Amino acid sequence: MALAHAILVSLLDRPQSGYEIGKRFDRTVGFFWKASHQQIYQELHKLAKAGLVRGETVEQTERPNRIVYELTDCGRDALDSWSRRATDPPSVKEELIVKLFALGDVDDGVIRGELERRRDFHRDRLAYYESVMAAHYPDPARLRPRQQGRYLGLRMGIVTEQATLAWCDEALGLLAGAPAGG
Amino acid sequence: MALAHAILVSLLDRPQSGYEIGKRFDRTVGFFWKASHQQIYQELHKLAKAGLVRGETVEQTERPNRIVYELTDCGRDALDSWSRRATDPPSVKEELIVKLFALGDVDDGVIRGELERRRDFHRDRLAYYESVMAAHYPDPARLRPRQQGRYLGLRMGIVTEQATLAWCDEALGLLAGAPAGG
DNA sequence: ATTGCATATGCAAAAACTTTTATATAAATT
DNA sequence: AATTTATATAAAAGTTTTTGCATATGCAAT
Repeated sequence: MALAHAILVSLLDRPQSGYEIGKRFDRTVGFFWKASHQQIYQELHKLAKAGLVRGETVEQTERPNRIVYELTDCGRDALDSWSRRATDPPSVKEELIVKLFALGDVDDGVIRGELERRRDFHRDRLAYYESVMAAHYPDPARLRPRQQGRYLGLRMGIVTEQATLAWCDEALGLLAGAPAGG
Repeated sequence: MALAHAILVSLLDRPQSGYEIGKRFDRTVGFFWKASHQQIYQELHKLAKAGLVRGETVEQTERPNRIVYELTDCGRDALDSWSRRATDPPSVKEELIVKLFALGDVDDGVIRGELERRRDFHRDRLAYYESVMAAHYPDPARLRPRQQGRYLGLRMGIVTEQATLAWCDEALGLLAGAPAGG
């Protein structure tokens, strides 16, 4: 279990529907633990069946009905014991590095193109993180614990994006140095 | 498919047995695309069935027999077309950040402990990368393409480990500032 | 008006992929 | 005697991704 925990953590804030959880994911934890909305709905069903959350249907007239989920005591216990278990080491899947390992046998113009797209990607993401930082964390020295965690998540995003962005430039520089075809 | 491609890339160098591939994985691409040895054997079977690799049993007396796999032409074609397809964005699973999002509701002594373990983890890994760098890439300016790719992979490892290591210290500093119980 | 697209809301099933757990043999090393 | 290294397989369990279905409003463009 793992996505399950991310969902439970989201529900610590307040009860939410699957749709809301998905939306917030996209702006927050989702950067460190991706989940599609289908996955979230499915996981919520499992969690409800296991008794960790309780769902309540809210009738709506203008929109399809929502099912608002909240943590049960059992869910809180599960979160607590999860928080005390050793954290899984971070897992990364970097297809681009796999491609780099094939340099010499693949067209390096293609690889340079990918590196450029990646540079743009990291640049955009960094800009996004920085805008959130500016808007929501003007004074990091005094934050209540819940906000500290989010702030640190953002900081993690920022430092890793900065690093990978710099790496993209370095990689492009190196590959530009030897402008032969692949 | 993805692990499949990492395996095919490994076979670009030379024909290898599953065991060898696994061993090299652990020291190289595996840092960017994890695979257990069981996974590798299984994937090799699939690749052989699909005709992308060809396996040949080598009788051994002192050790169990090995099956040495090599790329087929078809496998090379597959690699080529894979290299031209858009690269998947990197995927990360950072359970630690999920836990940080729960700060305020979980024991922060536990979280600090995890952060310390993570700092050690990144410190060790950085040291490892740096040792490989010192041993194998003394002169990065003149490398043949194949080596360039590996060098860049290593560099990626180094810059991201440096960044996350610094982040761990920052996080520990912030959490030490507010020494309340969770 | 109508078409099409985006947003809001949810479900289900299949396919793909990864991880875990077992099972084997046998030499080398501690 | 126990552990590690070398070599490989298989089944099960778990997770993630993909694909497709549904309903319903609002908005923008034809």
